[in-house]
Amino acid sequence: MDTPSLSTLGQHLQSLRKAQGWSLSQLAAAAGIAKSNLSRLEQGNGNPTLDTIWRLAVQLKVPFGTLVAPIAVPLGEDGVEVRLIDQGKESPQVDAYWMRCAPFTTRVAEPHTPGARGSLTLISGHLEAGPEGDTRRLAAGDTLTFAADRAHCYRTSDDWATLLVSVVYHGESHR
Amino acid sequence: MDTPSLSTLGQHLQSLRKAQGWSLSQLAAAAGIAKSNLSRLEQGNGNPTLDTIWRLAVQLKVPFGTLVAPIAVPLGEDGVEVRLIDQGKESPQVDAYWMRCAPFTTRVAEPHTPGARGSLTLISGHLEAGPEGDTRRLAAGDTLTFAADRAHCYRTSDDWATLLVSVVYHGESHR
DNA sequence: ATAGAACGTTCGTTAAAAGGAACAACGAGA
DNA sequence: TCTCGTTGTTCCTTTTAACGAACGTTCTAT
Repeated sequence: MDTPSLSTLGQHLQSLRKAQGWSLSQLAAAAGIAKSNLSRLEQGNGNPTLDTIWRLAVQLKVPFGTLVAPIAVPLGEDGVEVRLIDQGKESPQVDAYWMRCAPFTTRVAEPHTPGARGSLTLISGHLEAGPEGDTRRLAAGDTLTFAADRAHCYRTSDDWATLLVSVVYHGESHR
Repeated sequence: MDTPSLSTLGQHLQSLRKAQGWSLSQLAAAAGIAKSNLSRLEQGNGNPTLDTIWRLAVQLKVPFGTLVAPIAVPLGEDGVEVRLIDQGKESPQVDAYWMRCAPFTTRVAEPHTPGARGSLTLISGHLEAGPEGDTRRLAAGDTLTFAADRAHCYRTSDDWATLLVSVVYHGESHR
């Protein structure tokens, strides 16, 4: 496994810069780094320092993580990538996930503990989701709540899908 | 302006490592970096390379940005912290936010573009939220959808609140 | 045309990040 | 007690990222 696709960083860096109307020289000056440095980075060579990345992120006004790990992150084997965003500690417990599914993939999730409910918001793309046998087709912006204590699935057809999922575990303690 | 508090990175790095039961030597070996390197980083000195950060993030299983900008990020002046999780690029456009409010704070959000709708899931704590004059009290796990093209607010009383918010901009292009 | 200013690239030098070995400190077992 | 293994730190060395200047280009204005 290698670094987060150095070339990807370069491309992303460049597209962000151009999108904001900066020239390479300008951005380098504003960020306080040598333009030779920035040039090399955009070409996909090089392995920038935290300090360098940070300065660029500030000037480009991106949340930092966005700069280095563009949306196109490594997917899991099954074409689905899941990231835990946050976890509530109180009762009822709530887990929040960010999720991305490649086209033509199906992900079947095991039932959670009894009483658990899921809530889903589609950020982009199209998705068919819900308890098995009772799925719904969703478009960007749609939300869906469903019983998470039964097997449920996420299925894409010819489009990607990015979504937010939160699971609420009713009942005292489920772990 | 200086780098993202190198010392903060160090502390966070160390707490993450210990939380997962790694020893410094183990983690360094697993990540494929010299332990002298990791040691120096945890002490707050040094300015790690993207490659180094990446390898550590992978082993610690954190979304990378989390490593350098820890969860307990500085709250805004108003006691509210907001993080952009993701942005859809298609139509309708959808923005996804993670948000955390300190006790006894009120955040009033400007109306978004006409037709915009908001969707909210409370991850932990208690919160009163919604369009002004039509707010609802929410507990962990509750969800709420509301018209986002009117001024709306988020208010906590004696408890913290962590939530997921997504905004759907209906209409062709709103920017 | 022609001087000027900006663009982005390539080069050699320098500063510093990463590597590697030696180190003292601590705990577990024989 | 004494050894062995592991902890995390501190050196010194090697590698390399960042710098700064020079370069060829392109475009504009005189």
